[in-house]
Amino acid sequence: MATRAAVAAPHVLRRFFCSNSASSTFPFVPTPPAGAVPTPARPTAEPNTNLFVSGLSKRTTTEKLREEFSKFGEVVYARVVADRVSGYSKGFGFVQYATIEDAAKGIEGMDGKFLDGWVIFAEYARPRPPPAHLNNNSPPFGRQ
DNA sequence: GGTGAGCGC
Repeated sequence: MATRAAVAAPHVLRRFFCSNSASSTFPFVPTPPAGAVPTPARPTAEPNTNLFVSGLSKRTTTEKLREEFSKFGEVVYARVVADRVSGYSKGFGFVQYATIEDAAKGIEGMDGKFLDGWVIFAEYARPRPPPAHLNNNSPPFGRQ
């Protein structure tokens, strides 16, 4: 006698998964802030001659970046970061003024403004580690 | 092919 046993209805099992009582208060509080945070993630760097410009269009080039920022101060260095292989712009760049006060005027004059149809954001760039070009061979990973 | 938050070779 081969009596096919009826398979358990899957809809009955739904009740087990629908029992979501995870609304209980866990003893673990995922909220670390018990006061003022001394080290925020990225509050913007301190005033310097280097400016970080983001929100650039993919078609915005370095010379265009310098040209626009040169109207608010003396730009001694400007570059749009692009991939070294493909050559396409990453959408952000750096502008360095001769003085910090020129950099401040550059931010006030270009931050939130339109450039090639995109709203750009100019702010002080972070201090980056030195290129360490003392040695020609500078492998990113040192041997043990 | 060219995105859409970001920090450069």
